[in-house]
Formats: sequence, C-alpha cells, structure tokens
Amino acid sequence: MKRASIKDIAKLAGVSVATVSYVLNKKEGSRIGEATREKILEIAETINYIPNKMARSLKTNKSKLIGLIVADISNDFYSGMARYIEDEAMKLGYTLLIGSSDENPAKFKKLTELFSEQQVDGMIIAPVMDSDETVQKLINDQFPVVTVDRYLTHTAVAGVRVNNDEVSEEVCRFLAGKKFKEIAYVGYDTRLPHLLDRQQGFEQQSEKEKVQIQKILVGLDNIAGEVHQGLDLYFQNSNNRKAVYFSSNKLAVAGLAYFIQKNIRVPEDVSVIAFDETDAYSLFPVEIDYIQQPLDEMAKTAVQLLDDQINGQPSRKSMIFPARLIHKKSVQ
Amino acid sequence: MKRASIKDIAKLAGVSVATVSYVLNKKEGSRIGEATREKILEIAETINYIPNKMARSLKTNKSKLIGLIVADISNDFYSGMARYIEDEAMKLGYTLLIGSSDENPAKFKKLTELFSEQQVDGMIIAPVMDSDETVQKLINDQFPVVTVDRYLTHTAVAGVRVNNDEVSEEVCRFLAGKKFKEIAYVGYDTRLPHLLDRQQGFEQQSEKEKVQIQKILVGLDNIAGEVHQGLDLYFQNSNNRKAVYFSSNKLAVAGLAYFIQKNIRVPEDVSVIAFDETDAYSLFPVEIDYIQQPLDEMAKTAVQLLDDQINGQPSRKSMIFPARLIHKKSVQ
DNA sequence: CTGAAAGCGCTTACAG
DNA sequence: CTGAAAGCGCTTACAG
Repeated sequence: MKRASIKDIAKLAGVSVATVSYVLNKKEGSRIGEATREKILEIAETINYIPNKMARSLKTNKSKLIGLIVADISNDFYSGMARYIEDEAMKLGYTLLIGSSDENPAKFKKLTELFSEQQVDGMIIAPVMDSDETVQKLINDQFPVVTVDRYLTHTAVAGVRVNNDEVSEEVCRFLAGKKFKEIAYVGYDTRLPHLLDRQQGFEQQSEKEKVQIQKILVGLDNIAGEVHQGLDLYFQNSNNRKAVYFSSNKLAVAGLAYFIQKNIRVPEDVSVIAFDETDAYSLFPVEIDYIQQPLDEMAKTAVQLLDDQINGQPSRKSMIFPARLIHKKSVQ
Repeated sequence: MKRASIKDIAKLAGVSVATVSYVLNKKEGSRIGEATREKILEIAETINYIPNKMARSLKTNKSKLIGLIVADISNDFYSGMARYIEDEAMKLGYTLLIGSSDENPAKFKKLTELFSEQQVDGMIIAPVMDSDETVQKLINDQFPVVTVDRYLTHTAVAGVRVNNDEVSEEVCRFLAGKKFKEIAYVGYDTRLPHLLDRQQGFEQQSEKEKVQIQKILVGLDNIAGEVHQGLDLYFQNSNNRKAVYFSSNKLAVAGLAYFIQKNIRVPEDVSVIAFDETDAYSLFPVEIDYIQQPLDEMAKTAVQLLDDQINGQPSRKSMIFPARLIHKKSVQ
C-alpha cells in the first residue's frame, strides 16, 4: 500500500504542504489559523497519517537513531546493559539499532559502516580487540561515539566504565586479609584494556600483599573446558587454602559448575569472588560474593554523553564509575 | 562535518550524479566505461564516501530495517532469540531495531508506531496482552509482520511458535508414567494464548491420566515471592510424592532458588521439569529436565517469512515447531 | 496567516 | 556509453 503523505493531507485540506508541515510539527508560533489547524489534524487522523522520519531526517540531518554495538546481545551482561540504554535512549527520543560484534574486528567494522550508512546520529560501542583504527576513523569524522564497559588506550574517545583496576585491588586486599596465600585468577587471554586492568590491579596488589597468584587465562573457544583444566591444576598443585577470583560472570558460571561437578564446596573448600552478577548465582547453593557495576547509571550517562555530542558539544571524557564488592557468603 | 555525497564525487570526476550512482550500484549492465568507472571508484575511496541509505530508502521505498519487539531484551529467552534473529537478518541485509514492550500494550503500540515512522520494512513481534487491535491495524495496512513465540487468537498473522499444548501433554504423560498423583503447575496468571496452551495442554492431559493438578499462577510484579508462596502451599497440603512443572525459565529459576533455600532436594524430594533452558541451570546441583525450543530454526523462519512478505508474498501462515522434552536428572 | 520554492541525497526511466 | 530531469516526503527561509 502507498502510505499517506503530507501532500495527500494538503490536497484534502486544500492548503499547501508547508502549512500541513507547520501544524503537524506544532511550531509554537502557532502561526496557523485555528480552523485550518483543526481541519488538518482531523484529516491526518482519519487517513491514518504516519510521518516519514526518513524524509524528515534527510532534510534535518538528524535520524533520531542510535547504534549500539555489543560483543553479543545474548550475553547476560550486554543484554542487561542494552535494556538500560534502550530505556534512556527512548526517553530522549532515540530508537536503538543493535548489533553483535562477536569479538571480531572485521564484523565490528562492518557494523560501524552499516550504522553510518543508516545515518545513526551516534553510536554506543563496546570496542573489540584491534578495533582502534575503526574507532579512530569515526572520531576523525567527528562522529558522535561513546564507549561502554570497554575502552581504547590509543584513541581518545568519550566513554563510561568502572574502576576495574581499583576494585580488583580491593578484592586482593580482602582475600589477603582472609589469609589466603595463593589465589587463582581466572580471566581471559586477551589484550582488552579493561580486562587487563582487572588482572593487573589484582597482580600488583598481590605483590604488596605477598600473595601468590595462579593465573588461569582462557580463550573464547572453549571457556568451560579451559576453566576446568586450569582449576584442576590449581587444586592439585598445592595444599594452601583455596580462593578463586573470576573476572567475568561467564567465567564464574563455568567455574561454579566445575565445583558442583567435582563436589568442591564453597566456601569450605574454596572461597569465590566473581565480577558481575547473573541470575544463575541464585541457583548455586551458596550466595556468591560479586562485583557490582552501576549499570543503570553507566547506561544513562553513556546515552547522555552521546546526546551531548550529537547536539554539538564534543566531548572525549571518560567517566569512571565505582564498582562495588558485594559481600555474600562465598568467602570464608 | 558534512558528509561527502554522490554529488561531490560527480563534481570531482567531472561526470553526472547519474553516472556515479550507476557505478556505485554496480549494475550488471556495466554500461559505464571502464575508465570512468575506475575513476569514480577511486574518488569515492579517497574522499571516504559513505552512501546515505535514507536518501536511497526514500526513493526505493525499502529501508532494509526491521523492527523487533520483545517483552524485555534483558530476559534470557528474548536476548537469545534476538541474537538468532540478528544473525539471520544480517544475512539478508537487514539491520535490526529493537524495543522492549514490558508487557504493556500502550508501550507495545508506541513501539509499532515508532518503527513505522522509522520506515522499517517489517516487524517481528512478540505481542503482549490486549495488543490485538494494534497488530490488526498493521495487518490492515498490509504491513509485513511476523509473530514469534507468542501468537494472537483473533488476528490472522504469520508467526512461528512451538507446539506448546502438545509438549505440555507430553510432560504430563511422562510424569503420570512416573506415578505422580498430584503435580504442581507453576505458570503466569495471564491470558497470553501460548501460555494458556501450556497450561491447558497440561490440564487436559491430567484428566485423562487421572492426575491432580495444583495450579500456582503468579503475577509479574512479584514472581519469586508468589512462586515461593505457592510452593509452600503445595508442600504443606499433601503427602503425595511431589513433582513441579515450571512453564518458563524465569519461574523455574525462582522455584529452584526456593528449593535450595528450603533444603528441598531434587529429585529426591521433588521432581522438576522446566520450560526453556537457561545458563542458570548449570549451577543447580542437579541437571534439570527441560523443554527445548528450536530457537535458531524459529528465528530463521521468522526472518524468512518476514522477508517473503516484504518481497510481496503475503502470508499469514503459522509455523509450529516441535519443542522437545530433554531428559536429564531432575525427575525420578 | 499562508504558499511557492528550493533542497536534503539518492534512483531511474528516458533520451541521446 | 553518459546526462538531464523528475521525484521520493519532508522542512524551512522567504515573500506576501
């Protein structure tokens, strides 16, 4: 079907398209006579007029679309984040385009291009490894961009994230205070800065605390398998009291599943702290100590930073939010 | 910054915009001379030309955008579904707009309007209660629509879903075969047809099997609380062997958390079957029997049905996929 | 208070 | 092999 246009309304009302446009956009000046105004509104209603935002965008150069690129929208963490971003974006009148990069720089780049072509007003992105060049290009084009969760070391771009290093230090101090002498750090084998921060914050603090760290770094292809392998080693290698710091909720779920399978009790046999929460913890026999990111505030800030840029206030500031270590019952 | 347009390229190359448009769209005819072709391509490359799909859409009346409306993108089930839909949509050259309705018909309607205005080529929707009118309006406008997961009883619209009733019958037969005499059905207090199918399939089969059903129907505002209350009653009221059928993964997670809290063992004290899977099950001490929906195939089919409609093959067929009861260790 | 006109960035018959 | 021109559905200075 052919959709009704402003032109159809104009014809039916016997006025010009300009007049129709003015009343539909309810310009405050209210320069249009009340009679014609009502007539136009009525006609628009009856012929079920739906404005074409693309035509509008073409003229105004604002699409009211924003693109969100996450690693994987089916991942708990990102779908939660996406929801907060969606809500905030809607409030400001934006609609959300979503794409998953799968940690693949080529796909990430493709997504930025796709979104650019669709004329999004800006993008909120969780950049993957080796995507610096892609992001730099957006920045060079003065394209509004805000990073979430992750950040780039070689590219100045607005972003929101938590104090990954500091909160990892806190975890280390806390466990050292519980007299653990050899702690396993379960993380990804990665160059992503925010994950390195988690790892390095933990490592650096461990030196001060005279605590040994056993690193278990896994690839993305076989997370559960490699976590299990790594924990096998950790549990065989020494007789010290055991504690494990999982640097993501996915890793934690893999590790906790291992403990169940091996009948390793938490916290009697091993103390546990995890980065990020997930519903899954509620089914574990013991409440898990975890690090909580203020996702709602971060999402809100990300959208607002983006909106500011879109409205011509260029900004490259990084907002760093405090993550909190929530104490439950998985450390003793 | 002002983005480069086809006009800029034309000027630089000393040709008309028409010529530029032809080579950029690589029309097979290859009517354009190789020399000009190469020149244009080179210029486009160097000035970093990005086509404006909105302008294109305005002319061609195809946006290559599709809208996805789910109840809540942060919900495991929908984010998983969204991911499959994203992948399939991308394959066919579509970009995905996503919105969450929160089971709110007004919000659902708003989203359909928003997406219409953004000129999406079609929508994949999980309709909420009392949204029949909204969907009917889309259908009347011949707007391409496909429902997923859910469906509408009073409106003929293309859709994909599983055989909710039959698989619930199977669950009932299976549990009856295990000699349970009084089974708890945990579901939502809802009028959503696909959920009623789950419930009614179960109930009807229970009559044939001479099995008692205790229904625990909860609202959306306090899922965990009401599930716990309902299970309290079920466990107090009789001395029969216990079995619980949870009609969604959220309900199952709430119920399993209750069992942990109350030290009720699965399957020794209670047998459990859940609709849909979630990562969370992996942290429960016992592997959960669950009903698996073929999400990938359903997503794929949904996108293809939509693509067919967009390409002018109107269809209102419902595709019903077989859900499978996956046996694990939570029933004895 | 209202309209004619230009233009946003494209595509596409049509003519040459 | 290439270009002039119309038009998609809007907005918005400008003129009256």
